[in-house]
Amino acid sequence: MPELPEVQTIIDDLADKITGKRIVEIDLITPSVWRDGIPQPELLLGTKIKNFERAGKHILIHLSNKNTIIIHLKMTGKLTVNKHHDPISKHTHLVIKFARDELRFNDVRRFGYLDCIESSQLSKVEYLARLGPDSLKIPADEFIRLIRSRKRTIKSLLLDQEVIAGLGNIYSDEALFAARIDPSRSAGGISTARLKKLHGCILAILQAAIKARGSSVSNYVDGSGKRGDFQKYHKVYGRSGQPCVRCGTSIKKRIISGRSSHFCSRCQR
DNA sequence: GACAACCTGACC
DNA sequence: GGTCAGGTTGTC
Repeated sequence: MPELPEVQTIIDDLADKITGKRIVEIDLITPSVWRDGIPQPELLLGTKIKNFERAGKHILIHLSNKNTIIIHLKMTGKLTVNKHHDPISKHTHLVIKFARDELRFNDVRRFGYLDCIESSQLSKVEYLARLGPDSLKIPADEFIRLIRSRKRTIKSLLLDQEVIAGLGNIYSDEALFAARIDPSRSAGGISTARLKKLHGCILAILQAAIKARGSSVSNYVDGSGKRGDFQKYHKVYGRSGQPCVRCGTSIKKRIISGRSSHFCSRCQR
């Protein structure tokens, strides 16, 4: 999926393109994309797009009628703004139409979902309430406190959205490389100084990735349907077998915490 | 912590 | 044919 930088890029694009627009029609092609059932059409029709918010990797679209659409793109979900006459793709599941253009939800693997609830009830949405602090906003001392003296591998903690929200497989691997930490290390054995460094690396990489409009490894595109550029700057993700940019050692790939992890066995300890 | 499940498509 | 994929959840 889109991780934090990709979700942020999409949100910024959508905010530019459709804020203030009135929903005039909805084309629900795949009803099952609504996680908890199809919302009453009158909940959406005639209302305006008020503003956008990101909660970890979730996208929140606040509507002027005090309802909020929550979207999770999972692995292959896309949200794009299209002209009415743009050809519809095989995997477009929902189209929210405005007078002059439309928002399309597309998802090849159909892992992604949407939800619609009253904005005042957002704090009661369990999967949002469980999210840890945002990885772009968490202060260093809080990060260290959450990670320190845990037995689990550092990689699994970074991936755990209840510990810290926003990182996925790409940016966890890239941040651990930057901080020179072996992804399979138990978090408890890592020094406070090194965790502080990791915190700084996470921030720097996420910011650089947002600036580059995200990583397009395969499916990801922004709100205009364009690919991101940050994959060009990946130092370990997707580079197994290639030389480490720091020491030349061949980048390894190993399953850690159920996800393939890319790292340099010489630089990362 | 390991694994399967949810799906489709790309690639070997 | 088999393996793998920016995620998450539920089961042993």
